[in-house]
Amino acid sequence: MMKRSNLRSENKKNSNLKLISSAIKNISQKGIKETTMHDVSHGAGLSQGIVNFHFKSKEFLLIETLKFISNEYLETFQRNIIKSGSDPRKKIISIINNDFSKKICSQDKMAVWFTFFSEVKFKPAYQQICKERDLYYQNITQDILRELIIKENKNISEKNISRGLQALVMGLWLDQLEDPDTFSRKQAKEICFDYLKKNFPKQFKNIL
Amino acid sequence: MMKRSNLRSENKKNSNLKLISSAIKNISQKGIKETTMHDVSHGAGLSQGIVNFHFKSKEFLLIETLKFISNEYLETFQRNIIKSGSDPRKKIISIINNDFSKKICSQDKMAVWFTFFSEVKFKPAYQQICKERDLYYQNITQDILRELIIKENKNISEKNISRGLQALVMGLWLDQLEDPDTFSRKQAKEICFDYLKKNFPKQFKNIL
DNA sequence: TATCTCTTTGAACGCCCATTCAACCAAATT
DNA sequence: AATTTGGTTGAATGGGCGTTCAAAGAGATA
Repeated sequence: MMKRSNLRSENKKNSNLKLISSAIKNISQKGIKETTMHDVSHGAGLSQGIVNFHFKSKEFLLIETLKFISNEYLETFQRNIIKSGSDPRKKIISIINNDFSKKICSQDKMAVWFTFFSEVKFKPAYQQICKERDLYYQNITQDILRELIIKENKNISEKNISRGLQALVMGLWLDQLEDPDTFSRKQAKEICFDYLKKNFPKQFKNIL
Repeated sequence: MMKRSNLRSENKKNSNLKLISSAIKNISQKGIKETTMHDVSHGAGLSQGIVNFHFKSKEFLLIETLKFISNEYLETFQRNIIKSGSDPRKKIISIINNDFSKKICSQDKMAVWFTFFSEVKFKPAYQQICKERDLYYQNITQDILRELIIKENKNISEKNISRGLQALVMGLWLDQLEDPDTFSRKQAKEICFDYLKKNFPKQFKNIL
């Protein structure tokens, strides 16, 4: 195994990161198409041709940017679930708290997220990344909901609930984009918790 | 009042409509930025410079296109509510049926809708159109929900319910975009009706 | 220190596309 | 029939932007 030289590979990683950060910032302010290579490279304190050197093309920079955001989401998602132990109630609450945390549910992140989202239909590469993230979220959420349904001992459709909850979260995220003034993260959480309370009255009556 | 000449103004209206239709079709397949003026004009059976003649610029064509879709939605929305009389239960059911009707909730329409939506943050003109539509929807829905809350005679937050329902609808629309294969309009309706049933058990128990 | 390799620079290139406009055509008006 | 008004055409224009690349700079290697 060759030992990687230090300064250089660090600098390279650094540049990559700076470029992706700059891309996120620019995209959140202007959208994908009006973000130019010049914007990205200069926003990162570097010069014109550099993106093509590191990422080959604008398209690949965008793909890496989407991956970055997706991973960032999944990491805090996972970490929060692990932290909340084995109680399915606590797990689902931590998911919602995470979805509407300051870090995840910021205007910038949401703007970038939905900007990519709107291109999913035309770009297979984007679709794959988004679908993977969604599947992960869905599987875990569905498992938790299954536990809750069993404990609640009521006839509830697992698929409908999990799809509904995910749609609710997405819809509220969108809300924040379209209407940042009247949106509040607190209200969004309330709405989601209410959804749980109504579906699992026994388990959440005294908790939320 | 001068009487408008017939053939000419008809043709003009026709051309405008053909251009907007072509824009919708192209946008639903490729997105806004990769839809060129050439695509639009030739898709309408006309030639290059025509869009600039009728709409002044690409940007104005897009604004008119968004208005067109927004109006189309609002028209069927209104018509359905009027048809369903004065029973708030019937009214809210008709709203959901409309939201997930074949005409409104088609892949193409949703694709166009969210393509514009993702630009709302950067384009004040788009924002205004979307916000107007939303406000209209919100006000009417909120009134209906208020009636239901009073009849249900339970302590329910009007704002949370109406925001939640709207978010749920939006989220399900998005679902169809991202995952058209597993999405079904029937399931989407079920999920929404379930939301109502859980919040207004007395009134919807025997109806849905 | 000298050489080699990797990274950065920024001017130059070329494509794509919205817009313009002179010429043309068809409908209305006289 | 002659003239005016309004709609359509499509080649030409020009600007913006992604990409290329020769030259230079900076780290590693010997």
